[in-house]
Amino acid sequence: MLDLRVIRDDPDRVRASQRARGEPPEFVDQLLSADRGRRESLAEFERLRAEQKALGRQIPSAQGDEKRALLDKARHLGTAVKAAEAAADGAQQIFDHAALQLANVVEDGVPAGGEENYVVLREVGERPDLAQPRDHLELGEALRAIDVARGAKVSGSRFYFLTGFGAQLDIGILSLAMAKAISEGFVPVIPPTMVRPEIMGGTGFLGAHAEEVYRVESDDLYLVGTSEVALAGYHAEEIIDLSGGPLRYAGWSACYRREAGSHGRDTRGIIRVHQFHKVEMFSYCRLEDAADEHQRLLAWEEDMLGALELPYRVIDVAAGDLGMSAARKFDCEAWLPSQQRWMEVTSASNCTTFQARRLGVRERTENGTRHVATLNGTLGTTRWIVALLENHQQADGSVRVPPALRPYLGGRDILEPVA
RNA sequence: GGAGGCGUCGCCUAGUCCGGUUUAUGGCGCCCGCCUGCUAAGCGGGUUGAGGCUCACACCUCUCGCGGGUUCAAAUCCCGCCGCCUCCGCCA
Repeated sequence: MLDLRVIRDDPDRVRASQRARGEPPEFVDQLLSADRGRRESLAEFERLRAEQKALGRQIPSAQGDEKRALLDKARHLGTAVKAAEAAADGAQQIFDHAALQLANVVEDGVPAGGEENYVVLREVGERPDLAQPRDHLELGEALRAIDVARGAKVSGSRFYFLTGFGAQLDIGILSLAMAKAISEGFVPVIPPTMVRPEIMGGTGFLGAHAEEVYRVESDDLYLVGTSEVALAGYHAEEIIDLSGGPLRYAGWSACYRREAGSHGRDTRGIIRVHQFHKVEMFSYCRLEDAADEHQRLLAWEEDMLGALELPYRVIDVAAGDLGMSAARKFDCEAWLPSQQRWMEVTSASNCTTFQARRLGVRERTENGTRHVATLNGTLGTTRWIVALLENHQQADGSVRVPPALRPYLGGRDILEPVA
């Protein structure tokens, strides 16, 4: 949800943002119109209600004819109040509907256009020089680390077993990420992975991405696609204290995605799966600090990629590919030797006050309260195994382990195929 | 799954049986002022949040876990739901 004042003060900026995203600019005018309607009907209701209350104070002390006359008047007023209240509720609903369909206003500098219109900010690390690169599944199967056949047998396509080195790599990457987060001052969190509808909606995932989300119908809960959801909901409806700087949480969780719109895409291996693990950074900070915090999240992601010695590039995601909540998004993409392309491994979003508005997360100021900014970024996922295996593979099918991960693999510096 | 208890403006708390003089009581904490060698005490005032209208002050509406209902009028009566606690049952 957007700040109404921003829309009232500068509707052209919001229209421009909508255009950059490829969303209808008319939404802005629908919202402004709904806002006027809401205020008018609310004013009428409040006027009648005040009249009713004043009348109600006279009734207890009145006697006889006077009392009967007052009661008669009060009955008519009561009917009018009910009607006005219903009208106000209706106008509010129209307003809420209009407000919820507007995406966040993009930050200045975000590239316009769709998925293909990203801007590459930098490229870091050496791409491996491999004559015949094996892909991650071939490597993973030889190492007895990844088993997609049995995953499919037990749970269907896009499910997998991680065994042996595979399980150790997953735990190792996540543990390293968690250690990194803790050393940077994040509070480590194991959050729930099933959440209520209002939390899922509050984070902006029930809009265009509703089809991506698993719903447990029998209990009206949603499975989260990222711990961002639970971490954003953590302080929902709260007034938090940011006087000591941003509140930072690092969530470790399973993540669930239906991948409904991606049939036929990344079907091989574990690049695109229904269930994986992720360590996610989440920050609550003041709006004026959000852009700086965004850069910090990105820097910590790059530290992790550096520790795993992965070649990557950083892209500034274009407006049309931001998702509803983000005002700006930086993705890190690791090199994928088998496909000679880049693959998203992290995503850092600045959601400004968009999520906080929907979830009611505020801070106290001298003049009341105001909504805070929320940001999130990936510090490690199961998918990183893909980049790790492929980039560190050697000609004989073994895989070199970067020093940072060795403690999690029994000190091994090389993973050898199992005969 | 069954039985019972609880949910009031930071914390505690009065009010709910029996609807209206409640503009939700009092205490603690906190903020401002007075007093004062300093501090404490004392005195006075303020202190939920959201929205509307305002240059601003003021004022108005909503908010007693949430949502409905009854009524001229609901913290209070009725229905549904949610959360927490205790006990019982069942089960990983």
